[in-house]
Amino acid sequence: MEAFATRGYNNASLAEISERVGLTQAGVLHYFPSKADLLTGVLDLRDASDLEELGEDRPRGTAFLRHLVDTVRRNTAREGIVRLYAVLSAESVTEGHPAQAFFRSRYEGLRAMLTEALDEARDLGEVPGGLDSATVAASVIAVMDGLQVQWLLAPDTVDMAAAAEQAISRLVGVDLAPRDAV
Amino acid sequence: MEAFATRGYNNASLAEISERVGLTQAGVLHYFPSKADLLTGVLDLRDASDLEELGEDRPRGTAFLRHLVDTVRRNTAREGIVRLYAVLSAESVTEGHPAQAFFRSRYEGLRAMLTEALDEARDLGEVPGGLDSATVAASVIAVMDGLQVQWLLAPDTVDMAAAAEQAISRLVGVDLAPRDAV
DNA sequence: GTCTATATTTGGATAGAC
DNA sequence: GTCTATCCAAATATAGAC
Repeated sequence: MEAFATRGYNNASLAEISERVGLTQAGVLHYFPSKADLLTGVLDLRDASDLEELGEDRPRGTAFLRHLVDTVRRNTAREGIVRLYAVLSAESVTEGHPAQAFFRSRYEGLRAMLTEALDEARDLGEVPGGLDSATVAASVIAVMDGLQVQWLLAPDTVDMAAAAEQAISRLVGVDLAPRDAV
Repeated sequence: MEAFATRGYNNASLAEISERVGLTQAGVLHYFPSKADLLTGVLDLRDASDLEELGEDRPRGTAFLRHLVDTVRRNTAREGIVRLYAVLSAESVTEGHPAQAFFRSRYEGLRAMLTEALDEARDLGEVPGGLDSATVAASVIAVMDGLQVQWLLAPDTVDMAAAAEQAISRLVGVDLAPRDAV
């Protein structure tokens, strides 16, 4: 994970990875027949957004959006995993990249989940109606991704968590700021 | 440009590039002493967003935002350049990447330009006040970037232009849809 | 200005011993 | 399950002729 996050897929080497895990190159390739297999193995390991692991009993409606915002805030302290997904998702659009299928279906899944949550929120009357859930879903995911890159390049200038909270709030039309307990 | 866009920096090879331009490898390295120099040369050539080239007589206030939206729409027909910047901007956050300085300053410049335009729009009364221009600026750039990746992976599913127009409109609090001439 | 030739390093992967 | 040894291909870069 660290190697792919720090150097990207192409520039990370089995030599470095092997050394880090205390094996020889052949030792690593005993478990993962190829470098591409190793990458997909790493990607399948877990999901940066903490979303896939929620399963079917995920929060509904705006509660789900709030969970999103919380995840962004938490990610501020997990630069490594942010870097991993930021680098690899973009790298995956290159020709023949081994993570292409992974990210294609990941985005598809994220959009579907978010679209559903937005529909729930509308049905619950939590957010104003009249907007296309699927389009908003894509935009919400997009801001989070885009802010990650800017934050990685300038962590002291870009307040990723604050910007994400504000942006998502405005995109869906509801204030998602965590209310203080009185 | 095409090589870096299609394969990313690390995976693009001087061999392929040389062949494409009809030179030998040594021939290419005669003009650009190293691969890294070639990359920065390509990046300096022009800017995907068409923004830097606007100079000081750029449109003011919401007119500038409209220009942004138009650019996104135009980019729908320029997959190559979209891919170039999407791939390289993310790749640039990896350790020692030769385009890191370029993208750091590019984002800084874009945020500054957009922040200024948002302040103008507020002073002109074109958009509601009370929002932090710098934060909104970062988010606007972020949606555009994020939508590009999703669009590249699923061009038939993601309507980049429509989503960007809607998202930016909501982020700044004004309808940016191009009005039809009557 | 462009080439050939080559140095040098590094990459991923395989065979087979232990 | 892990290693040594090795293969082979490909990479960037340099030297120097033309």
